[in-house]
Amino acid sequence: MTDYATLLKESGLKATFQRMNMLESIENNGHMSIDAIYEEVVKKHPSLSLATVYKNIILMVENTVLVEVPIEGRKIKYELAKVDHIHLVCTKCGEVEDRPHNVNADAVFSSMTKDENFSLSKQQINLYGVCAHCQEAIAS
Amino acid sequence: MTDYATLLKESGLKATFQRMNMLESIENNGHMSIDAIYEEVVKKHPSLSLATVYKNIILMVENTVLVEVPIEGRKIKYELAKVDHIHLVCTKCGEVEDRPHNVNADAVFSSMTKDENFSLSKQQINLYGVCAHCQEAIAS
DNA sequence: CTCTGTGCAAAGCGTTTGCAAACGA
DNA sequence: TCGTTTGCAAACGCTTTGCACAGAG
Repeated sequence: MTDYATLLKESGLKATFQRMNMLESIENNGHMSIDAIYEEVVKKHPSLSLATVYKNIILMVENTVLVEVPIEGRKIKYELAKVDHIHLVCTKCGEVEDRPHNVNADAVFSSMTKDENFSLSKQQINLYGVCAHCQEAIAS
Repeated sequence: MTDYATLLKESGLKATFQRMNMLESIENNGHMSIDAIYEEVVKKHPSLSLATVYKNIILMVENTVLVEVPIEGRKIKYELAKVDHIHLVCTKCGEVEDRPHNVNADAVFSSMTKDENFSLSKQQINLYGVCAHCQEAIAS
C-alpha cells in the first residue's frame, strides 16, 4: 500500500481523485494497458474521460511515477516505477509477473556495456513463455 | 548477404520484389520502423503502397521471418529473425545495436524459470543508455 | 492458368488537442 | 483566488480492409 497523494506531490503533480485511482489500479494489478486502467477507474468515477487517462499516463511517465512496459505483440502496459526487475510474460494469456533482478546477470551487463563506452541507465529483461497456469489449461 | 527469395519460399511466402527489398533494407539497417522501411523501399519501387508494407510485415512476423522489437518510448521496430541476442538501445538517438547473448546470463534465466514451471521460449534483453557516439556529441 | 500479392481509396480506431468548466492547494 | 486538471467533442494519424488488377509459380 502506497501513499499515492504524497507520491504525486513529490513528483510535482496534484493529487487528484483520478490520478490516485489510476495508481491504485495499476499497483493492484501489477501491469495494465491504457484501456484496462480506464475500465477499472471508470467504475469508481463514472464521468471519467479516456482523454484524462491518456493525459495522466503521459504526465506520470514524464515524471517517472509510471514506467512503460513494451511487450511483443501486445498493447503497451504500465507499472509503478521501481527498481529494475525481470518480467515473465505469458505468451498465452498475456499476463506479466515480476521477478527480482538477478545480481549475477546485472554484473554481466554492467561490465559488458562499460567495456564499450555505453553509459547504461536501465536494464529491461522480458522472458517470454507459457505460465504454469496456462500450461495446466492446455494439458486438461 | 542472405538469399531472401529462398528464405521467403521456405516460409511459404512468394518471393515478390517488395518483400525482398523490405528484407534487404531491414538487414542492412539492423532494426527499422514501418515507415522507415516504406521510405527506403519506395525509392526503388515508387508505386509501393504503405498498405503492402503493413500486410507484409504482419505476414512475415506470423511466419517468423521477422521479429518485432518493442522499445520504450519509440515506435516498434522490426529485425530479421535470428538467435537470441541483446539490444543496446540509445535513449538519445534511438539506434539499436545487437550484441551476443551472454551464455552465463542465459543459464541464469533458464534455471530461474525452470524452478517455477514457466516454459521459457524467448529471452528479450534491452539495455538502455547513451551510445558512445551520442556521448561525444553531448561533450562537444 | 491459378492463386497469391499489390495498390488504391475508404473505413476504422486509438490517441491527441482545444477549450470552457471544475477542482486542488 | 490562481494555476492546474478534467471532460467533451472534434481532429489527427496510423493501421486495416475490400476490391479489381497484376504478378509469381
